Amino acid sequence: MSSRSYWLVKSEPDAFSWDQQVANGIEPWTGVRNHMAKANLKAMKTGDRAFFYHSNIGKEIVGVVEVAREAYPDPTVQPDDPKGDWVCVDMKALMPLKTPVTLATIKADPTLAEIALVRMSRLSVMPIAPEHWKALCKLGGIKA
DNA sequence: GCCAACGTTGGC
DNA sequence: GCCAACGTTGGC
Repeated sequence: MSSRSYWLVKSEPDAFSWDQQVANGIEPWTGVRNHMAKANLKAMKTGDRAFFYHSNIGKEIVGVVEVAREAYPDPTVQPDDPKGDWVCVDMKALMPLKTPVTLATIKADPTLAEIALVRMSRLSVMPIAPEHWKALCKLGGIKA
């Protein structure tokens, strides 16, 4: 049995892509400036897994990352950023999806249409229920 | 390029 | 403290 939690994180591939994540191996996940997303980052534990989603370009889940370091102060905070104790985590590239799972595919599946990715389209860090994780892994052609 | 959703800001 | 205006995100 596993007590690990599951997440989904979004990135615009123009800014930071899956290929870069793979090339870098472990990479800080910075730049989150939304309180709900921050709360999700803080809830992550080492060994938790997250889908890596490309927003805007692709609009698909392309890979799986693992939390390599739990929340710590985000070094990229700027003086004009919104006020708050912003944090980041370190993510480690784990594996690509054999078949990327597109937003259209997720929306077309009645059991997946309820996930936060669809319901709260602007949230950049969100939890994924274990059963949804399993279903998405299956769609992606990888083992959960 | 447009629009919807949502967070933030500022006037009152 | 309310609410309209505005900016940003992200899908289409």
